[in-house]
Amino acid sequence: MIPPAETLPKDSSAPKKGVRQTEQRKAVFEALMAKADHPNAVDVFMRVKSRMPSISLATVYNCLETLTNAGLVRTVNHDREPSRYCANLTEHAHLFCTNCNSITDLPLQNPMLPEQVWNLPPGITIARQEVAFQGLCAQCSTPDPASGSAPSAPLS
Amino acid sequence: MIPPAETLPKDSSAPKKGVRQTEQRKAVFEALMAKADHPNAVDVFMRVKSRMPSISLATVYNCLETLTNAGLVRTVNHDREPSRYCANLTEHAHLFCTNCNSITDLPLQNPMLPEQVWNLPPGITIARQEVAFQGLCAQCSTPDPASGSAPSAPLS
DNA sequence: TCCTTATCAAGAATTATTCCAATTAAGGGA
DNA sequence: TCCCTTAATTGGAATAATTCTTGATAAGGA
Repeated sequence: MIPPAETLPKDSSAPKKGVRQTEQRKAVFEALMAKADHPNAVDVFMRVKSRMPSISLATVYNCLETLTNAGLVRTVNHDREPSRYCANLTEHAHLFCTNCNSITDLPLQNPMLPEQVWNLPPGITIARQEVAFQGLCAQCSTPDPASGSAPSAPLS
Repeated sequence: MIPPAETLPKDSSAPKKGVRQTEQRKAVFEALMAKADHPNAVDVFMRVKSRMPSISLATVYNCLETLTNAGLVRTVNHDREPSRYCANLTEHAHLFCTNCNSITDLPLQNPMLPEQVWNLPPGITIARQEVAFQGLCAQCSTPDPASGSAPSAPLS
């Protein structure tokens, strides 16, 4: 369920009455909530389409943008790969696994201001911070011996 | 001048003899060294073309990729904007100014270890860390009163 | 219920980047 | 120095993620 409009963050560019609740938006949002695996737009499209066959990819893009603008969804970009989406709104960093291409959310230990963590030059204004790691997720770091194989070659 | 091959980081996928020194690669590298303003591929193309009119955009892309693979250049991505390039190899974060679209390098003089700031689950392997901020650069944070105007509207 | 207006769907368009094939040139060896 | 092998360069075509366009549809307030 998409949170009601009154609870949404407001800004001058947002529609006065909040996000209009359409079946498509609900389905897209629920698809993101159902599996927190950072799907891209096509992934979301396929998941939603299995339940709502008439939905179009353009609509999925529209819904994802609307939800992102409303602050309900985060867009996650890595290099020039297709954007991926995440309904985890808590402050967290991302680990991009170079082996299996997964994204892991890494929660912040204790809320800290950027100025406390980084040695920032004076005079700048920081609105948002984004931290990304590259490496191996837990699964790829310690492959299951029973599976009989080392991590496969990284996706290039 | 591109550093000689012997000084380049080596890895199994790199050509044995290092990076072949072509006029185009030198020109692209020098364009990046000349102005540390994080140009994108088309910016670099235009700068180099003014001096070497025969160069093609495809070659600029090739050179940028070669230099990046050789570890001489860093690729900087922000959302889905065109990739930008940076010859500053010191460890630093980036500030993306939402007003003037500039990128500022922020040296991380006392970077905290990821484990101190992030709640890292056991078993993962971290190879690289990337920190990005969004906000206002020093110029846009404190506009020159003589210029007679507040920061203009952010590029959408 | 009706009306206004935002949203949807399908396909076309856009754009950053990569691919392709023919030509050119780097740089090691004779 | 000249030659030869091999990789790099070019220009144009191709690709792919995303956005745009237009007419049809539906949300939600009156």
